[in-house]
Amino acid sequence: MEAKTLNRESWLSAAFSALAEGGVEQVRVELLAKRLKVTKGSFYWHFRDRMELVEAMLEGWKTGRIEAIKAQTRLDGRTPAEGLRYVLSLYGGSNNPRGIAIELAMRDWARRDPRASEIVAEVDRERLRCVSDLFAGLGLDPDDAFARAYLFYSFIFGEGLLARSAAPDRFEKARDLCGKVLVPEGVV
Amino acid sequence: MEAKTLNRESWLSAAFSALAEGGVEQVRVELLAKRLKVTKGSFYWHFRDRMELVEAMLEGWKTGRIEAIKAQTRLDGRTPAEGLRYVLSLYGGSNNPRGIAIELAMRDWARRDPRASEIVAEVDRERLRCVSDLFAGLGLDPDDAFARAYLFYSFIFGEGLLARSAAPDRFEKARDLCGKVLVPEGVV
DNA sequence: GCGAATCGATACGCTGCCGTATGGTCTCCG
DNA sequence: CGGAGACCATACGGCAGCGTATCGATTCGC
Repeated sequence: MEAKTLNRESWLSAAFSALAEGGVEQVRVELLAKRLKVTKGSFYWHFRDRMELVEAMLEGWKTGRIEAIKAQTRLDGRTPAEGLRYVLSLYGGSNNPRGIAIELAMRDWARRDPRASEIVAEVDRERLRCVSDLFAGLGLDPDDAFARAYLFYSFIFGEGLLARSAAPDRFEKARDLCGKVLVPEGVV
Repeated sequence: MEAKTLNRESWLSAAFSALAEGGVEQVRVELLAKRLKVTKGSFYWHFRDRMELVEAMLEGWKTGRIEAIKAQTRLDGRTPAEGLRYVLSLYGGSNNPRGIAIELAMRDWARRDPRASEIVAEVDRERLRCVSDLFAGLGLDPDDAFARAYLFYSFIFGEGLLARSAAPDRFEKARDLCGKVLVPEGVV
């Protein structure tokens, strides 16, 4: 397990951790080096410069997320409604805090970097398409399905932004009720 | 209009602009000084250090936002539903991009700074309370009203995060449909 | 009109980060 | 065994940002 020598993946993994914790600004080669207990001599062996690392992060995130959403919305025996609730459970709640953190950091990054913005747009397009299909499977016409998907994803990301101050049971209950509104039972 | 001498407000205003454009990391005294066409000698006259500026930003934002939400949800003759649609129109859409940008930057900041997190939590608490009241005015019981407010605000902030790639009319239509789902017509 | 307060310029030291250059230490292979 | 290549350490130059110190310049009270 403990490889005695680092590779590109080691640096990428550390970079995503730094991204999750502190945003793009915190993925700095000397900080990553300290975290990996090496010096930056190692980094500049595996990468040409910081730019190359950052670009690799974008590409890796994009392909990973697109694969993920496709797998998550592929209903093998599940009903569309079950599929939607499943996706909601993956992102929502306090499961997968790292995933949420990366997601939010990525979007904050995209707000100022056109390259990141482009990547996020591609991923979002794919996600909206996949989730729209699930809603369409519920019997909604295309426009309604898309609107539902739009609401669905806005809620998921927005939830990560909302400060959850105390009263966790209250938010828990609210989240459940939101789920019922987001993926309607008695369609159409 | 053009004051020949700067004051704390001038620096705060510039700081919020920098925050909106590039996040907290971009509110740096030398950058602000360049923007204000002065040197940082001026800054250190009005503020003890960068920390004091940042603290002033937090306080100013907090009181300003709390006042704003109270005013925006005070229905003078409006029905609760109208009030909700009004609030939605204020944040949603592409009106007020600066406000949205500050909002998102603030939340990204809150993700790593406990002080900012606390401030955002206070503002969110107040907002959820105000909007919950509007939903309650629609005839919903407290739990449902809170859940609706939770959904409402999650959507508003999440919408700002979602990449809007081309096809603006499609998103426009989706947003309208979302509005109908968020603030129900035929209650309860 | 003059001293004092207000406001800002200039110049300095320090730190953290990027990127380069060069050398050292393993390991593998012939 | 010995050379080559993979991997990392060390050391350096450069830049940007923070904060301090000191010195104008303008304005206001008296």
